Amino acid sequence: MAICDALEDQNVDRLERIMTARSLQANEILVEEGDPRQKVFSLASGMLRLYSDLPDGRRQIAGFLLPGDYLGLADDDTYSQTAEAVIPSTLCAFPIRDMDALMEEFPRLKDRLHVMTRTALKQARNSQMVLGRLAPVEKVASFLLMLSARLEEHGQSTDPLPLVMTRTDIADYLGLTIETVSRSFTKLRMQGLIRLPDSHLVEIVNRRALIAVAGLDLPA
Amino acid sequence: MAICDALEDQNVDRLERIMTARSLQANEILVEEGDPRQKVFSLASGMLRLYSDLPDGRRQIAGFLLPGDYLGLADDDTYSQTAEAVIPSTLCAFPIRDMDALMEEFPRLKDRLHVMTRTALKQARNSQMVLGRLAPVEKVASFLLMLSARLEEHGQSTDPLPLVMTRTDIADYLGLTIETVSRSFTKLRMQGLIRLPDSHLVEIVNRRALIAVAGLDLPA
DNA sequence: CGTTGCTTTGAACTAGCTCAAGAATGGTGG
DNA sequence: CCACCATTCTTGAGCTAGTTCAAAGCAACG
Repeated sequence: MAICDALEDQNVDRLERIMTARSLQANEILVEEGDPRQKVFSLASGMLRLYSDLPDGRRQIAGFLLPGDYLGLADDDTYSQTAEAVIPSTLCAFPIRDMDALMEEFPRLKDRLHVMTRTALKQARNSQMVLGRLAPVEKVASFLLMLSARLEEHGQSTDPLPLVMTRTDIADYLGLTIETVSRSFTKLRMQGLIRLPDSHLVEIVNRRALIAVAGLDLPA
Repeated sequence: MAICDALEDQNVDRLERIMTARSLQANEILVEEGDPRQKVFSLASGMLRLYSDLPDGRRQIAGFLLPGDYLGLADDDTYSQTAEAVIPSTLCAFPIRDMDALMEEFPRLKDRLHVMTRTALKQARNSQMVLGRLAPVEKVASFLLMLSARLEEHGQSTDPLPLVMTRTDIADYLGLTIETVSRSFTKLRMQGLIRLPDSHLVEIVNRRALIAVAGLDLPA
């Protein structure tokens, strides 16, 4: 539990005491953009998509939350995006009142939060480059590398890379249509850079070449 | 001076004592992506562009810094983007060693920094939506509204909106080519939403319609 | 089995890009 | 002060990559 690192052992239970559990089915909405922010969440298992909608239905996914990630830390009075479960998920919920109090008491906890906000900012900046300047195949390649790197960080299996989200999610994350995403996968497969045992499992055959296609992004 | 708000009057001079001035010509580079982070900067006057390059020369501008904005706050050991002057600019530079020490001493200063990081994150998230899902005219419309809103916040003139950056900058910010940016301006002008006394001055004639074109973005 | 939902593939279209040429602006030096 | 050059911006014409529209696989589920 990432933020617990900042608390002495005897104080971890302080967190646990104010915490409540929550579980979500696939595609169940946790919070909606504009809802009053009353809780901060930590994802225990599963995956969440974070997105905004335009009035006409266009959708932009800002990112995917993996176990250990937090939600609602950088918002003010209302949530700035909608959070929805990609697959069945479980979370811990902390009332912000108690959370704020705890942060006043333990400055290191606040520091930890700041670090997480900075990480989110770095990811968003990288995403700006991907969305603004990469071609579709490059976007998909960099998406696969990014996901693989993040899953690894979070200690999850990664050899056959599990793509739990749908093509629509990937498209809405990369600013493409599902057809273009699908065709990009096919291109990468044809070039022998990846294999697709099934549409939700990716084997990275030639990582070096995949990095080259992605046009040099963070995942070292 | 935004961050000074967090310091008692008698301590502001502590900041001033560790601060050094710096001035830049147009297009002069302040720091480059990957440089060791030794200083934090505050823009006093002018404008900076913050960007990353791809090996093949493609460029993505993450944002523009206005007077009062800070640079290098959210980075770790190295700067994560290149910062370059759009027009002649002046800055205050604070060595991070001293800055860190000051932050330990004045927690409110740290809070203030966290708020600024969160603001940057919100802007980046909005930018993701713009880059990923808006059509060119929508992008340009939302850019004009965003700039107008920010200049107003910073107390700068905004009636004839000064576009000090080049079309290339706008293109690299919005993920377009300069030609498409130019054509989008022309479209907005033809529809009577804006006037262009000259290419670096925009008069917003019909703000309501411009907001509608932008497809509902933050600028209320 | 027959739905239903997701993915892939095909074919046609079109929005935005590339390439190319003018127009406008600003700075420089004669 | 004006002519000249360099740079930026605009406009045009054609092309191409990615979208749209449509249909066919495929898998899971009842």
